[in-house]
Amino acid sequence: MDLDTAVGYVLKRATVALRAAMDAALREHDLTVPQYSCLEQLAHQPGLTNTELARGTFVSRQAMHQLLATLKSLNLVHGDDGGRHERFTLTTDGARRLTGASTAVAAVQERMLAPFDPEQRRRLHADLTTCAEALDRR
Amino acid sequence: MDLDTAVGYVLKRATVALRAAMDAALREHDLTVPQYSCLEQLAHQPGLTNTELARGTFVSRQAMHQLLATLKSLNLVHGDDGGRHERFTLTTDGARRLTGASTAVAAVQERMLAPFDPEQRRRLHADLTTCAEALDRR
DNA sequence: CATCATATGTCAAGATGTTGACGTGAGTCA
DNA sequence: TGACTCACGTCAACATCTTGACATATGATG
Repeated sequence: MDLDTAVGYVLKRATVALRAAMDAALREHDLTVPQYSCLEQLAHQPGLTNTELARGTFVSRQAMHQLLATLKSLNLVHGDDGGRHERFTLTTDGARRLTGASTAVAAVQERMLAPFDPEQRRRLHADLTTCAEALDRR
Repeated sequence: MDLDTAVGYVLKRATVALRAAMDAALREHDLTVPQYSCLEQLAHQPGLTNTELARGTFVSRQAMHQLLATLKSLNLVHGDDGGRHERFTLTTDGARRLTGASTAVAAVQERMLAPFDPEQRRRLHADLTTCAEALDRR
């Protein structure tokens, strides 16, 4: 009934609040949230392609395309330029910028999760994953 | 440590999945998600103003402004036009459109929450609210 | 009462993301 | 091998949202 729609509502509310907090934290590092997300992915999985990064950042290929163009012009990422299917990696500048930004983001998320103990955090993580998978099915 | 960033990640993932599913469901009713959200709010609280609707829909006043202009031109909402601080209500057409859209959205969210029993749903709702409030504080 | 701060409605401009479309390379199957 | 399908990279057009700015109304403060 009303609770059903309310779950979608608070999901949106939490996401907006997290987005705003991350934006504020990353502004001091001159990074946007999608840019940070892209760098973070490349740190964990070097050699990803444009499309793979787009999937992980939840944006379109086209958006990631010009996002990568910006990051390349800033010397934060580097493409191996193997013709098509170019694979990207962090530059040393990119890795340095990421470390600062990553701790700032970690602080934001620690603030979000402060009311929860480790077990509750694991449960919340699992529940949200379950929600996403239930929607992606079919 | 990695789990902290992962909670933000799955939060985003669930939101994107929900948004896509709602978009698909609402397309058959010729409504966008912000439009539906606006109508739903007016159904629960008639007489809200532009800014109040913007807050509840998590968009800027300006975005809600032109969103309301569209809904007015479609005869789905009606403003009492009391000069400034115009207050909006649903038209009969708007109420009719909303009932169909509302059941479609309820079906989507039921699909998302299918793996959970009522108590788990309540807990998820409470946890997400806690997250948002923890971030909004300060 | 006068003044200042705050919140709102609204216009204009800019940024960012999405959809659509096209060309190309890789893998599949007859 | 050749045709077909599909995914990827990329360009252009479009839509949407945000930021900035300004005028006005509301409320608090001295």
